[in-house]
Amino acid sequence: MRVSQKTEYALRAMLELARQARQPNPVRTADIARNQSIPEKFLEVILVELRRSHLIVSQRGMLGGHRLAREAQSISVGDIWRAIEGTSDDSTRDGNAADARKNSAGNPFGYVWIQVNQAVAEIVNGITLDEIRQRSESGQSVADFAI
Amino acid sequence: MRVSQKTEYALRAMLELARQARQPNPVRTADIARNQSIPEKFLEVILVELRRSHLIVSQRGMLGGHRLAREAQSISVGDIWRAIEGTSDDSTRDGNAADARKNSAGNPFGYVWIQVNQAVAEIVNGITLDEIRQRSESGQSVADFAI
DNA sequence: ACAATCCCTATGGGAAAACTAGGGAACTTG
DNA sequence: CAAGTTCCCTAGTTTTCCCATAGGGATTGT
Repeated sequence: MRVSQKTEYALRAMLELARQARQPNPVRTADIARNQSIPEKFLEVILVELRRSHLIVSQRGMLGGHRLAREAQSISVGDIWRAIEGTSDDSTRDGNAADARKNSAGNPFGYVWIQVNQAVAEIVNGITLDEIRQRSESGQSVADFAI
Repeated sequence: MRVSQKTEYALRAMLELARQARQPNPVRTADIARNQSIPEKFLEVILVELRRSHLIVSQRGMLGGHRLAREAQSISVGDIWRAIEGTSDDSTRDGNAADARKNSAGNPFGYVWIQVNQAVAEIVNGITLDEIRQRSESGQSVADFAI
């Protein structure tokens, strides 16, 4: 199973927003980048896509920053995944064309990929951002030494 | 979900061998390449990896070719997948190192990927090459309209 | 010996992914 | 309104990885 670095960044950024959801001010791009070790300019690109998928709302100016568009309990890992990975432009969808080919009836392995995709979707749609936040805040920092 | 072209070729090559399992002579590389529309020199590389994973046995010389190393009923899609995708050299496993990082306890999303990988493994390990062959020969390559 | 076939390593080319640059638009504060 | 801060967006550039091929060596049947 392979997940792109970009998606990993998007998940970490969203987790950061979930952690700071109770703060009065929105969270600045620079703060997310620092706390999560994400290249700042790259993070800007990612945040644009998250905003276009209506997962975050942003505010410009002096007190600007980003917030979750809705409660962390109602945002799934799958939502974030699709917002990033399911982006290939509106005109030329080569990536999806490739999927269509693999899933087509002519391909003997088509039904395998369909089943796999379904299984993956069930997992990632079933895990919420808030669940991740709770787990990560319940004293698992000790396990960091395992690396 | 993304599967590499190389893996797709490997699956098709193995399917071809399953179809011709009853033939007296082993199947030549050139025949597999032609029947499955796979670039021949690329197929050679793939067959080497399949052989190293003990999924096929090969014979050189005039009557040379390739055969399945065991019955198609005991070879799963997962076996083939791992033989190809899980290849990065034995010494420097950068690809797997990346996976280890993602699955480590330090990463808040680690258990997500673990669950996803498990779900995928259950699917691909549960489908055999012989099952694919039977489906593809009875014209019901996609019976999954229920989705 | 000879022809056919598998076996293997190294490498190029091209596309996608990761990342950066630079200027513009909105917002707050004085 | 003016200035400073921040997000917003497009268009590059760099890096990495995957597909594919070339070319020669090893093995086997006739």
